[in-house]
Amino acid sequence: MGRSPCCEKAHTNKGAWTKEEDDRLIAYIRAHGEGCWRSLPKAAGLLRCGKSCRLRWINYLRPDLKRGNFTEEEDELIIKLHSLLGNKWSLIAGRLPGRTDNEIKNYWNTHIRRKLLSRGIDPATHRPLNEPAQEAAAKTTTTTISFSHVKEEKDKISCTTTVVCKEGKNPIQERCPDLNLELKISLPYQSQQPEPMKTGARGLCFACRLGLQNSKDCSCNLIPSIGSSSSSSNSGYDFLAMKSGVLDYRSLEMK
DNA sequence: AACGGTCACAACCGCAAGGGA
DNA sequence: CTCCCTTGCGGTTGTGACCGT
Repeated sequence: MGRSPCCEKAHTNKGAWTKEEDDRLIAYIRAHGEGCWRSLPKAAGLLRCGKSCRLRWINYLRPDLKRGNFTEEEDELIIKLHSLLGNKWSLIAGRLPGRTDNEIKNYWNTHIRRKLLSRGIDPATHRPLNEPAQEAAAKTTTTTISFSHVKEEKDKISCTTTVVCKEGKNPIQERCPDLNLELKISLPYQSQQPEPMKTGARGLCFACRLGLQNSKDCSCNLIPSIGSSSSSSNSGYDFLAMKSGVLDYRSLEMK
């Protein structure tokens, strides 16, 4: 079936965007909204391909983007989500309001990878670097997390884990109500949301915002007051007790 | 000041998924 | 059911900034 080129390459600009191009794109999207990226460049008077416009808007021009350094909490959250989801940058970005998949991907490759390596952790497997691969494989139980729609709540996705033990023949399948990534379709992120990632910002602890309401990690009731330094602050939150090594998702599959 | 190496990040590319005709 | 178009994703590249020599 042959793919058509995404754009007429001979008549499109490439490389860094100019201020004028940015202004045109912003003005057009403000007037007409997002969508129909293929026809947008022509309509907006831009000599760019639709793909390029989309990228520029999503990664740089969107008004709800949170620019600036990542916080220690965001770091820890990215690490934990990456250990669960792998290189699913868009899913990880969905958990970090104001951050884009591209930004997180770049940040991972430039900062977090090094950070984990300096801690002696393999960034790909989230296991200690000195653990021999074969030994690790022998110990391994493979956990597959599959997401399926819940009939009653169509916007929510339930989670089933299948644990396959090396020595065991039969995989154990169980629902894990505590692991709720709360992936849902929602309206675009609103910029007036309160400062994210701060415990208690919306009256919810870090665990609750990850969908871990009522889990043992929920510290809503332990937080003395909003604004004070919280238990989940700089040292990072022990999401699913992964820091302590209680849970270890070696491989994950999105189905 | 000049140069080379490294880092950070914006942007590009190729592919796959999803959906409409 | 197939074809084709659009969109979105993840990996990779290009380039400017920064730093040490």
